[in-house]
Amino acid sequence: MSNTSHSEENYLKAIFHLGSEGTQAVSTNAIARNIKTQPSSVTDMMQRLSEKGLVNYRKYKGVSLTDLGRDTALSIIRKHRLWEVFLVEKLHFSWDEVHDVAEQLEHIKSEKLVDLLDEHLGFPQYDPHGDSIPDKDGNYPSRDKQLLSQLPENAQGLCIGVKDSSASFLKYLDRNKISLGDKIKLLEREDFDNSLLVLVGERKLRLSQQIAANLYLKLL
Amino acid sequence: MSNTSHSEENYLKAIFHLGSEGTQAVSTNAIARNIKTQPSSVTDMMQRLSEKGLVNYRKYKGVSLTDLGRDTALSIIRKHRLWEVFLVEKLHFSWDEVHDVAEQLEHIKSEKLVDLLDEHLGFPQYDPHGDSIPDKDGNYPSRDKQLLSQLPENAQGLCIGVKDSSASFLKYLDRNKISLGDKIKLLEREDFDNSLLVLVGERKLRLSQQIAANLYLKLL
DNA sequence: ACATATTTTTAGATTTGTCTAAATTTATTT
DNA sequence: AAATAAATTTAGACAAATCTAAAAATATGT
Repeated sequence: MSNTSHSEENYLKAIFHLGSEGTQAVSTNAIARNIKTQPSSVTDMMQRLSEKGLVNYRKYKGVSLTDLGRDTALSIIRKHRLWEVFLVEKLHFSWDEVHDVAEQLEHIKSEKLVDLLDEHLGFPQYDPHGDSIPDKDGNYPSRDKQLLSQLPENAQGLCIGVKDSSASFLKYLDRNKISLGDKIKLLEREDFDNSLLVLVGERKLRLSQQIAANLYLKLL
Repeated sequence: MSNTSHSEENYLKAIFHLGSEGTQAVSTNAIARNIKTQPSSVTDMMQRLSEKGLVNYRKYKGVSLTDLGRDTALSIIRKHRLWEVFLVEKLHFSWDEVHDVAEQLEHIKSEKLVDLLDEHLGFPQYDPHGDSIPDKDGNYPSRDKQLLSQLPENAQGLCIGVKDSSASFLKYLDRNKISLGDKIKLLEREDFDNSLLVLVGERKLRLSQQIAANLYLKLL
């Protein structure tokens, strides 16, 4: 197990993220867009990953992960998210700075390292963006969460995650003092632009549709 | 700065280690032996590193590091040793297990990561094998140390480092309960095989020449 | 100092991962 | 259902990093 290259692992991760919505096969172009490469490179790689038994690939029909491919992808994601926790909790990175470094750290190969890191961090369940962390066996809790943009008026919940974890979005949240764990109540929706008037803790704020479509809440 | 590949960094590190004795140029074969590759691969790489201004290379005459190459090598070594401290102090790896993982971690590129890690660890001066850790600017303390094998009879010192940090040697030391910080006194040298009778703390032990030639002491 | 041995370099091939441009397949439109 | 558009694959090239085998340069021994 686990003689996958840096590059192969990135493809597996992309397929996992793109495919986790439906059980549909993932298209070549979607992968190319996701990892910023050319479609022809994706085709090449899919043929190699198929040889290795990591994906199911049918020409022109897209790919899906095999069980082995899924396990491999989950182990990369586990590592990525554990490192993110480490960077924030132990080294005091801010949540918008961790992604690029974690992208490198996730490829370090040492089972012992990952398991001891997990223990060192107290077996965290969620990373700094609210995404759940798979355990050694690839199991991870799925919470029921809803996008703020999809809530009915007067509903309220706790902010438990972000959909977009780009630095620019996270910095916006910092500037507006919105953090994981905050209580958010939807006061009213503006029909014209779908912007929302919300209560974050005690503060009234107006949030655009784009912002609201990237905040996950757990309903109260 | 610092668009060096994983592989280039390994060559720079090897040249640094091989060259730090004298100021002599390092031979192609020595590098090949050190990083377990073919001499022809070394030649190729030397030409590439020379292009990049990282080494001074003259055909058939060996190589030495330029200032830039030296800085780069020192930054890799700094990272390697800081990660080793992290693995031992925070994750409780034993000192014979850290090398392979640190070989991977040393290539992670993030200045912020290294500096925060350094701070998190309390700006350690030495790694778990007693080697000194360069600071941000590449400065590192050089202590005067001597190999146990070179001591005169009845001299004593504190064990402050190992020359060979292979797992097999370190495990031998563990089995014989010899650790950094122990006080060691040389009682007598056996002429026939150069083995030594020593006092480690309160315990009398006989050590072979090979062992004694890999233990560094600070004289008392 | 000449012959031999050793070291180093060159030449040519291979693998991985990428690209561009052209060809092919699938999807969409009218 | 034919024509057009979009997506996908193939073909061929390239760079990095490695290898083997042969050639060239340097070192060594008597």
